[in-house]
Amino acid sequence: MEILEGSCRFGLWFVQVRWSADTVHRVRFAEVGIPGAVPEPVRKYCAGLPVDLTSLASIAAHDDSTYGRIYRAVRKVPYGKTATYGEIARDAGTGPRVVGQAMARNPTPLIIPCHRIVAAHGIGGFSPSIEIKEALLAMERKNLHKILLGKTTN
DNA sequence: AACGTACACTTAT
DNA sequence: ATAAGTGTACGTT
Repeated sequence: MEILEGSCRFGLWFVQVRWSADTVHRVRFAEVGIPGAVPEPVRKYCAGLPVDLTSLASIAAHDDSTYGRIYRAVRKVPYGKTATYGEIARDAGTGPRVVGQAMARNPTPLIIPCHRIVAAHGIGGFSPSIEIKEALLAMERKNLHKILLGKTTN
């Protein structure tokens, strides 16, 4: 299967994506873009639409390694919600610090929504910049509110 | 193959 | 606020 690549914007950042068909191999936040398109759901998500990215597969979420289990647990956290490192650790049968390491090495952020994993008493980390995590969480939170308001006020 | 160190944490003082 | 506990991974012997 042919490997494709491209980028789109998320705020000040570019989101570079390498993928083939419906499997994403790499996602990274960068200060520069690369030519080419990104998968439709990623484009919409970055544009601020409340898109569920579980329709895309991540290359990293399939094997039955510790990281594989962690990544699958992380993918269960829905749009607009968060879980703690400890919760993910319990789900995956490992320890919280391992979850931190797995998040730091996550090859496909967004597809594996590591930004939704926060510390028990704080936001936790994010590379290359914590601002991205804050922005992603703020965006999802805002969209959830919109959806809820739409349901209850009309 | 063992060892030391580093962690995007957590829980108990 | 601080320290002790924690599980895993990774580089270096």
